[in-house]
Amino acid sequence: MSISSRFAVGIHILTLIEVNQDGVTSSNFLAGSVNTNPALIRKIMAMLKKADLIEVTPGVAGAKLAKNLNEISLYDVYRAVSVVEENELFSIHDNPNPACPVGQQIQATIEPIFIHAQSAMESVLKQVTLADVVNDMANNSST
Amino acid sequence: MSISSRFAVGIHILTLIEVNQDGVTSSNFLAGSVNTNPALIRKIMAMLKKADLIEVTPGVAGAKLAKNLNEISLYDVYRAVSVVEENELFSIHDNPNPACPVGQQIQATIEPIFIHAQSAMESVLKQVTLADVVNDMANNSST
DNA sequence: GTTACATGTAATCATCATAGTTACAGCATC
DNA sequence: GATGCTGTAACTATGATGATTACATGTAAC
Repeated sequence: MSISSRFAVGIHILTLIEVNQDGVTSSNFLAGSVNTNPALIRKIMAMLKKADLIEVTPGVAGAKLAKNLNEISLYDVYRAVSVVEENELFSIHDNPNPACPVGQQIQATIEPIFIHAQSAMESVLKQVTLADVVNDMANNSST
Repeated sequence: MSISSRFAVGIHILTLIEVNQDGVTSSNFLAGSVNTNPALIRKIMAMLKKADLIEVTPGVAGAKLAKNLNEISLYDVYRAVSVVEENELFSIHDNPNPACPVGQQIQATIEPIFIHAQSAMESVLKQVTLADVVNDMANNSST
């Protein structure tokens, strides 16, 4: 199992819109950098738009960020592209046997632990903004 | 996306083996509590056995824990049933365009962040043992 | 040793998410 | 109106999951 690359592609898209501020960031251009299909890019951009992370106008080439770089966390992107639903990173088997003490209790016992683990992961994503990503990228390329 | 319920079922199996110490915990019995197929249970048990978490003998009904309850963390179970591979909770798109500065740097920039987030989640699992789960369960059922 | 029953495992199947792709309607700009 | 972009629907291939059947192998009781 792996969390969909939509998330990574979403970050890629937003980062490129920022870096390419002086140019026109069309879905075609983005597809060239991500190395995939423009239609797939537009699908993900639709999600980013719905989450108010970017601004796009039908018929008009190019996308712009809807917020400042440091106001967009990776968690925002993660939520926007809905790679993982709330409290559902881990799945628990349905209908355990209620006649068994373990079967009866297992869901209620495990769920809070799973939610705790998921939250810990998401906290890290909340602490990183696109500004950090762009900075890291600049540092890496300068070395 | 969701992490396979194999993980939750694995915890269920181990917990029931403990709680049912006085009885015989066969794959048939487990299947009844989990509410699924004995063959599926045996597949997961094979993984738990391979990870040295349980002891089972071919032809002999019943499984026993191979370690003490407090020596088995949920992370051990998680690893045993291989629901998520090391450093691969998040997937990153392949072959971004190296001619694009963002395409060239995106993987190296994002990967450490993803690994960090995954580690945070796994740390929580490392901190919880089956002893905790059994205790929680006892507390819940007493209230 | 044969019967009964358990584990181990291969093979098959339905279902679902992902990623890729084509096609086309709707809209803006020239 | 011609061009080119966005927005989507539709379809496909692929792979993981969970369920299930079937059977080989092994143990123990009789």
